[in-house]
Amino acid sequence: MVQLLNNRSNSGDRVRRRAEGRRQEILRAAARVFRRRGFDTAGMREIAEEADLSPGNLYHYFNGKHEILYFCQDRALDTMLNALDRSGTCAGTVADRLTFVLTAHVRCILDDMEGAAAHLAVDALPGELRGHIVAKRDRYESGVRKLVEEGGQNGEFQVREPVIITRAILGSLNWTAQWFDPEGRKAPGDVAEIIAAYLIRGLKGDTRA
Amino acid sequence: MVQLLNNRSNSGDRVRRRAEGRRQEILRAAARVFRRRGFDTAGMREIAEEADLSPGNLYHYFNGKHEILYFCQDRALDTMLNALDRSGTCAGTVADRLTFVLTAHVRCILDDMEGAAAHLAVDALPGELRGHIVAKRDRYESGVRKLVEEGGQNGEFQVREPVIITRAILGSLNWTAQWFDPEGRKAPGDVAEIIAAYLIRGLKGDTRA
DNA sequence: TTAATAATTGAACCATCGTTCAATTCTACA
DNA sequence: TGTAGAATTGAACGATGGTTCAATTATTAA
Repeated sequence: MVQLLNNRSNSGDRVRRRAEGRRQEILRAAARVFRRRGFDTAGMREIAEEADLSPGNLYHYFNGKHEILYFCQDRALDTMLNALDRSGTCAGTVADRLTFVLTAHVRCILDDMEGAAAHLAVDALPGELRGHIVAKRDRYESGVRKLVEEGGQNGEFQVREPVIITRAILGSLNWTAQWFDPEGRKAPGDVAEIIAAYLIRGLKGDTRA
Repeated sequence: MVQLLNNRSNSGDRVRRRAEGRRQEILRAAARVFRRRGFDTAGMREIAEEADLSPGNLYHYFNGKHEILYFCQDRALDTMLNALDRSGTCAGTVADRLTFVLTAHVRCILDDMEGAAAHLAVDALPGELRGHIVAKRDRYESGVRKLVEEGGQNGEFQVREPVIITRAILGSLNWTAQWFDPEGRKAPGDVAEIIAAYLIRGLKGDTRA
């Protein structure tokens, strides 16, 4: 009896893992479509087709299109917040740590396998879902800004408007989704390094002045 | 008779000027709605309401939503190309000229009265309309890149990847539409100056290296 | 093997949106 | 003043897209 219950619990776990796997598949398919089309013109039928399901099946796993977007952005932000956290354990200068964060940001956005959606506007999300994403995004932005300010405090950077400069930096990174060509000559990692190096040089200032 | 014909010609001019004025009103209203909502979720009813017209009336002046977007972007790009052209007559360094162009770019995007739409993707435009806008956008981007390269050639800048760096710059500028708060403490001109200065510092490099 | 439940399908439903249209009003001209 | 044509209205139309649903299939457990 106990064994049977244990067996049921084990198969329950397997069923749950299969359902969770299906959710992740749908999220990856959705992120690819969101990146290709933008949220507003990405359709549920196209997402379903991309995930090899029927449109109605999406609603077995999610409460609707907004929730799919929510989880896509949540996942992308987790990836970025993770990189931000790991930068704290990096040896090296603040510039090194910021490089780590900025390159991870670009990789996340341009990732063809995962097809991040973090660069998409949160306006499309309703009420409470939006609140969660905005809070996470603000934590990430705040973390990046703190690195910028920390560099200012230890003399590596000269920045008088960290809020605006941090947004200028993030804007540059996010806009890569608009122009990056997966078939192009540069890999995402290369683009990430080039842009990060340039953006950080702008923080270091012109020592000749 | 000749006088009557002349009078008719004069009133014909007035009628045409009034029609053209109406078109400009509609374009400004549309640009505000496009900026607020994005092209895809901006509706013709909302544009009509913003312009104090009925929805059907829009079609008296334009062939459809796509054409309205086309003219909005065309106008914004004309403003930016104009700034680029005028920068050629500027006295001063390449950095001065680039500052002029970048600040004009940001002002254009954040302009509350004109509500530019140049940062919007061109994907929404069909065939030939898109071709025209892409060509103009490419001319503008090419012009900005030539300034970046010119600074590299005369020693003001150190840039090894001008294509990517130019896109990083334009991305930073375009993204300001996402976060700029018209009710905020900074005016568009201030934001433009701060961001342009930072982006150009990144071009100048780290002379300590 | 059977029954219960989950997963899946794909068409239908309803709301929305771009666009058209018949009717009305306005303007310009004779 | 009357007429022709432009401008305008706002509802209707057809297409689209998010979502629901009845029916079917698959899976799991007894």
